[in-house]
Amino acid sequence: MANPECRLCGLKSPAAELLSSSELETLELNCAQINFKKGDVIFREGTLATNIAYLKSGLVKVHMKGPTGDKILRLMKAPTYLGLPTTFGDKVNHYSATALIDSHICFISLDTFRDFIFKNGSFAYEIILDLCRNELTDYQKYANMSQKQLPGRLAEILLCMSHEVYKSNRFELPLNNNELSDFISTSRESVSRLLSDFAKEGIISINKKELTILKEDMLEKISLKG
Amino acid sequence: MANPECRLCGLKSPAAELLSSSELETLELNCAQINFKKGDVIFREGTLATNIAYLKSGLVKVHMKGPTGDKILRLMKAPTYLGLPTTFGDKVNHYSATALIDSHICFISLDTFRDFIFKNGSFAYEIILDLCRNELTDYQKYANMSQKQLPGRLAEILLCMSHEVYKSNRFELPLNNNELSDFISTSRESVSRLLSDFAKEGIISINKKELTILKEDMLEKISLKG
DNA sequence: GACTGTGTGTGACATTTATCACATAATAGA
DNA sequence: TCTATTATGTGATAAATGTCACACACAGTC
Repeated sequence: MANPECRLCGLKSPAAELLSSSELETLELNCAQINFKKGDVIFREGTLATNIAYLKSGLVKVHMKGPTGDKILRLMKAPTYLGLPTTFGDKVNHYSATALIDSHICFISLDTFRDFIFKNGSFAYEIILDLCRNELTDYQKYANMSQKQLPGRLAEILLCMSHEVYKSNRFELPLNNNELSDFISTSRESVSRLLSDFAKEGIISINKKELTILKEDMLEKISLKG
Repeated sequence: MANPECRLCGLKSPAAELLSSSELETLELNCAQINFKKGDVIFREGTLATNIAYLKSGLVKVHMKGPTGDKILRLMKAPTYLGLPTTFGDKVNHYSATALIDSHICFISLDTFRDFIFKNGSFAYEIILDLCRNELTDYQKYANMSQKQLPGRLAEILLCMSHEVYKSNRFELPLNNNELSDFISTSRESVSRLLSDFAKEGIISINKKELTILKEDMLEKISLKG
């Protein structure tokens, strides 16, 4: 746990940018930064939701237990709030968050955060915008994922990692085959086969964990046609 | 279009209950009630999002175009806001809303609504709670739907209609087979076969559009095991 | 270096589900 | 009532995917 310096923090959320300096002081007194290592659970489904979690740096998977096993709902890239809905929506967390790489999280007192919403309209509006935008992307992803077949689903998340997360055609895969299968709701074996297929066709290449997208247009096509 | 009487309205949202009487007057001046018949589109994907839509009475499907056809994202039962996220999150609607039965919608000026968020912390907080709770149920449904096979998915939405929407074991099916297939992402034929199967096994009975759940425990079991 | 646990690759087969083709039924207009 | 349109039921088949079985690779530990 570190002593946060919220006022000077260069990684403030868009909402926090709208806080007054006295509000930032309050924040600073009601906030604790904790560092998580790869694989560490940040908050867990079924436990009490006691604090707002702000992902200052790092990469996190949000996941929940489904009927047949774990389901990865989305990846969250810093900077972003993590699971506002599970903190406000119920006393108990409905899903878990786990660090995929070393990550820095600021835990903010729920009361403090709520107070900002009540007293600072701009802050509240920014939080609402954030929740709304998240729902839009979630719905989009949901509609896509539920209608596409496996190759399309896998292609989509590879492109998503490339475009949204790493902004590069070459990146370290943050998920193993098992997690990939939890993400696109299939079996580990199918993921393994599909990645091999993509590699055989020269669409991607994999070296250990490093994945390179060689034919992005092909991947786009696979993703689109389902 | 009718002259709304927001102050006296007995169907105010939890958020609107928190408005002062002068704010309610403002609301009244910036609000119009429009009645939609079954099948009418309330707002359409790809068009400008200009107003907040509040579903005062009725039942609505929220749906968007997916890679292979329409996808029903959720049913919305009055009273509730319809598509706050698509109104705030972007200038353009990312999904559509269509009335499944005759429905009354109040359209509220976006500026007025935004003003309430800025100036009335309780109102803003209530809106945030609503968005958060919606995300929780959406995620739950997403995790379930993506891991279950067809019988489980169909059983789940029948139970959902029975428990959440109609609060009865007997109800008029608001969706035809085609729409059911859009909801659970399958083909119309599979829905038809499955409903026949359920009926043959005495789990449900269907008379025209009226569906009766005869063996709820069986349906629960099918829904759970996937 | 041997040992152990975890992750991965791949074949054979079973199951689930989509697709196509068509018959029949229900409904809304003229 | 007749007709056009839309909705539904059902068989045959093909395609996609899960499951099981097992081999192998790799990393960390002793």
